[in-house]
Amino acid sequence: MFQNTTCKRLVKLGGFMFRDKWCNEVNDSDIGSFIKLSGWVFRRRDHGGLIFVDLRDRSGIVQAVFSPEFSPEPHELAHSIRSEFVISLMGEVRRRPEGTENLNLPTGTVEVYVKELTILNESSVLPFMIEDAAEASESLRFKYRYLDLRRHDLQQNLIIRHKAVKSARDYFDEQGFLEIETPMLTKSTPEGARDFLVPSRLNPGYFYALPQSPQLFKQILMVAGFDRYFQVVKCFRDEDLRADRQPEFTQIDLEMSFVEKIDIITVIEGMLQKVFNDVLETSIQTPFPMLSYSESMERFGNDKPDTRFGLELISIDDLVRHSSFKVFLDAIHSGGRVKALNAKGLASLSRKEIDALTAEAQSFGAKGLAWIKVKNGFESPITKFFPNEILNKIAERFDAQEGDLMLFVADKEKIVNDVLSRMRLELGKRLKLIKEGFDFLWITDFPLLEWDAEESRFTAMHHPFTSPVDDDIESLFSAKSPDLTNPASILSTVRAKAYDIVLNGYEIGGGSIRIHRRDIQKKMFEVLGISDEEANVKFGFLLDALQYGAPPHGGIALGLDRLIMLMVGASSIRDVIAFPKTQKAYCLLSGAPSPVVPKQLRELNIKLDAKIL
RNA sequence: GGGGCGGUAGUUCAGCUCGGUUAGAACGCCGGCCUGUCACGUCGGAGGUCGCGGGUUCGAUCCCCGUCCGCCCCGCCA
Repeated sequence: MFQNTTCKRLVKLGGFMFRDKWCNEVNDSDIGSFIKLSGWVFRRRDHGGLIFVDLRDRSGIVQAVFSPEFSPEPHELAHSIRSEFVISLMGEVRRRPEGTENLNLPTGTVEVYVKELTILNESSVLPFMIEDAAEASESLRFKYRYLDLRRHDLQQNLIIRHKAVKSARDYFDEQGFLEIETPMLTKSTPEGARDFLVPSRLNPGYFYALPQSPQLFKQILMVAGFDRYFQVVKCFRDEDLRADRQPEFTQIDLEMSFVEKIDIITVIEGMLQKVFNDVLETSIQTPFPMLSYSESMERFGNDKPDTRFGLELISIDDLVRHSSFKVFLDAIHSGGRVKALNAKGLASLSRKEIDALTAEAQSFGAKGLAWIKVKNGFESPITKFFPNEILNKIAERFDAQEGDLMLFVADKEKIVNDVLSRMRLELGKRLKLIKEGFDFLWITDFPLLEWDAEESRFTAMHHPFTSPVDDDIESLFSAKSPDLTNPASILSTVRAKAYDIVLNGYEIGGGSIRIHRRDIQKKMFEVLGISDEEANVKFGFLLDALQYGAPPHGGIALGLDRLIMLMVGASSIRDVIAFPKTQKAYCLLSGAPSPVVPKQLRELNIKLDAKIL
């Protein structure tokens, strides 16, 4: 399970000054021979006479025995060693006496009788224990990340990350992709996330931006004819953090020429299949299911559904019309929706528990939560507004059995979907419906544009370089200036050649076929309210490139951190990143960000606002 | 910008409702004993700015206000 190829190389080189093998490699074939080992003292069991030390390196653990009869000097010295001392030893590998084997250790049939012991370095008493089982707060773990990273679980996570990246690189290489680096010091772009800025000393008052993604460069590589590009690349977005969001994160980024959506999808499915097979020895079924954006919204209430369980949203818009329940009728009459969930078996919930659910729904934005228990008929404060016939039809549509609890939300469509999708997840967890495994799916046919009510304009749902579907190009071009400021205009109907890949309810990647025609790209900027002048200043180099024989092209980027998080079963990407930042984007290990000396600021022509000094 | 939870021994936590004697436990740490342990055992011991500042009070870990830090979430994240 550990890096055997590397271990072999270590042995092949004839060992080193400090060791012949890694700890976990010591086995029956070494019995009778003397070997050198080095590592950390994991645990010491001092019996006064015999002393046992578990010697640890990244490969694992082997038991060292200090016996006064075998060798008095190291035995004496071993009294003084403590947890996490770095030691080097030479000794004889022996089979453990019968009955003392440790079946929990791969090296549990042997032990090393120590002839010579060197303490290479001592360790202060640790702020927390290295054992996986010993819990330590995350802030302490981050401050002493080098200790945290000595833990087996975290080491495994990073080993799996390494293996996954290696597997992906091998795959892309086999498929004819070239890994090409793109600049980290690049240009700020108006759309999208907030940029991290880097002041330019040589160009006073000017700034680079760290890339949010290599988007424009990889498109230009396509124009340059590289045809198949990929990169494992750091990206930066200066937005607030979450368990699955860090300000710097890694993408597996790719772009291909002469492709349509299905080509990209096939390539990614092949890659994931190989990676899961190589790294987890798990076979995943392809092709992945595909769901349109609108169907996903209708059935799950969001565009990244966790499809490991059902509990789908059910629309009762049509049935509600026959009721006299004002809350539902008002929602429908003002263009909203009434949708619901069947919480199987939850009719046993008390009024208080239902109130708690209601409060939860309200915290997600609902005005309230209506409910009907199926319990000796229908039990609910709202049954009186519904004819019996309609109640039965509702129950039928829900496949409601005795003991079920139906939960309803009526509001604007966006709120209904938002609230119910969150309730669905919450109930899925509570009812333990979520099965183990990896459920991939594609979400396709996204709208090209999204209405931004605050700015009264359309913004790109994916990004401004995403191609509309061929059938909708005409609609895009037909849009005149009043359509640009009307959320219900023809622009809202234009679909994009965009696709997201979802795993277990997490968006792990997204991409699109790009616009390769200059006229469409210019039109796209126009509908986004980006003037010709601004487009030229911000993206002129792309527009220029598009007029010199740009091939049709498209690509995708996968969020490596999220993918690995899901592969190792972690609950935060912080557990698959060697040096993560806190929610305030602070590095507790290094202390970044930090103030700089005035000279540095002067060189950069930067003056700080008096109120922060 | 907003909502929620947390901060007490080196660590993980209890104590806080209902303010009052010496602030406890486990693990870790230190010392003694221990030759087959592997979360060794056993006997003994040390260890506290109750995050920080202010207020109320005769008296604050406990109540109030502010603030800092960490986590979860909303907004934000093309």
